[in-house]
Amino acid sequence: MDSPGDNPSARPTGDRLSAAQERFVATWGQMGSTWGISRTMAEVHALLYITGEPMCTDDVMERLAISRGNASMSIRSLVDWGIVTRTHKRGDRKEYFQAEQDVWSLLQAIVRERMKRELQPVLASLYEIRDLTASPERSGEVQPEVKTAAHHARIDGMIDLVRTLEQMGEKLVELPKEQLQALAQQIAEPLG
Amino acid sequence: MDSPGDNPSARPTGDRLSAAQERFVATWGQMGSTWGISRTMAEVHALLYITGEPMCTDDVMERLAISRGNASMSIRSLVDWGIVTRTHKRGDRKEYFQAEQDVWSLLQAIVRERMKRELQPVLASLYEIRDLTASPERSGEVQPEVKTAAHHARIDGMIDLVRTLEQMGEKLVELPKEQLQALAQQIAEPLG
DNA sequence: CTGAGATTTCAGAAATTTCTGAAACATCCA
DNA sequence: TGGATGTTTCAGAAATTTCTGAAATCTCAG
Repeated sequence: MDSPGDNPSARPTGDRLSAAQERFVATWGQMGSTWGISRTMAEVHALLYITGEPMCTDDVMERLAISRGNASMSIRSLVDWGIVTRTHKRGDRKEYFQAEQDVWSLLQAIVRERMKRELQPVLASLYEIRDLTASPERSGEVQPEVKTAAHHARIDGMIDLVRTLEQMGEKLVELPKEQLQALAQQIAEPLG
Repeated sequence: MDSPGDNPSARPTGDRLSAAQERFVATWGQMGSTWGISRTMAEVHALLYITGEPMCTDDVMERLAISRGNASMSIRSLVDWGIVTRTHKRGDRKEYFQAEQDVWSLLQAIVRERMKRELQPVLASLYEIRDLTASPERSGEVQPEVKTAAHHARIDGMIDLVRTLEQMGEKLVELPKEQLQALAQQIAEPLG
């Protein structure tokens, strides 16, 4: 019996360690959902992170009480994000999954992906929007030129902002993680 | 006629400036929704930002084709976030709303609020979770001590991460905005 | 006070997101 | 090759979020 992964971390055992894990999973899931990540996906990540050891799909299903489909999709997303990796156990055909344990690597992966998915497309759109009112076609134009100029200034402001964020993110991602923590401290500490 | 705010920016006029505004609103709304902000709230903000001038609730309703209730709630949220301010027109009992036009102030306000709402509570929970397995109660404990130690190390890692993010955010928020852009550049540019 | 205009609130409706479960698919071994 | 085990997919169901519209509340001028 005890089929899934024969993994002692797979089931909550009612002790205080398990209670703490459960609370962590809930907290992380809650946070994820306020940042636009599906609650379950964040919970799966939290579970893999906090148990520390590889778990198979059935372990995750059982522990979080979710369906196979949901577990499969969530895990695949986490793998796509690069914060969970597939592993195997010898003599076991099942796939096991393991969360990145270094929080700085985690941060880098998250920043990398969110930039790619959510910042770069916005920047591209902003450039397109600016081109929409580029400059020619000034015959019978309805809006006075000053309005267009002010509009351009606003778009440029946003472009500045997004581009700066992107550059900061890039820096964060490129930096080897030993230096990352140092940079973080440097930014966080000196006043200005 | 032309009741609402007698505001020429209130209605799309079919020219290319309006087209560009519309695209901007859509882009911003899309981005907001992927970052856990309601699409409409982000759209209202985008509209107020890109038109630059104060608009009343009816203007917003008409321009975005949304209900009074929705407009009212969205605007109030933006005011609560501190990125939209109430203004008045003399001889007009209606309230008008205006978006912060400086993108660095905008960034500061957003960071300030997200930290308060989404980061600080998480940090508080993480501390609580750590205390859950503090150390006494070592009689008939189910889990071996090494497991608890490893668990603590993981929680501490997350606390480190979240605390660093919080400190970085605080710095960003405290910094006068002239220095902010400079800091952003400094982080973005030098390699390391 | 009174009432016209402006704003807020919130119960239910609509839209969107997320989840389930079973079928299709893949892989490995005998 | 057949079938046992494991994984993915996806149409519909369920849950959650967001929106509407009308009633309640507020505000101010007369």
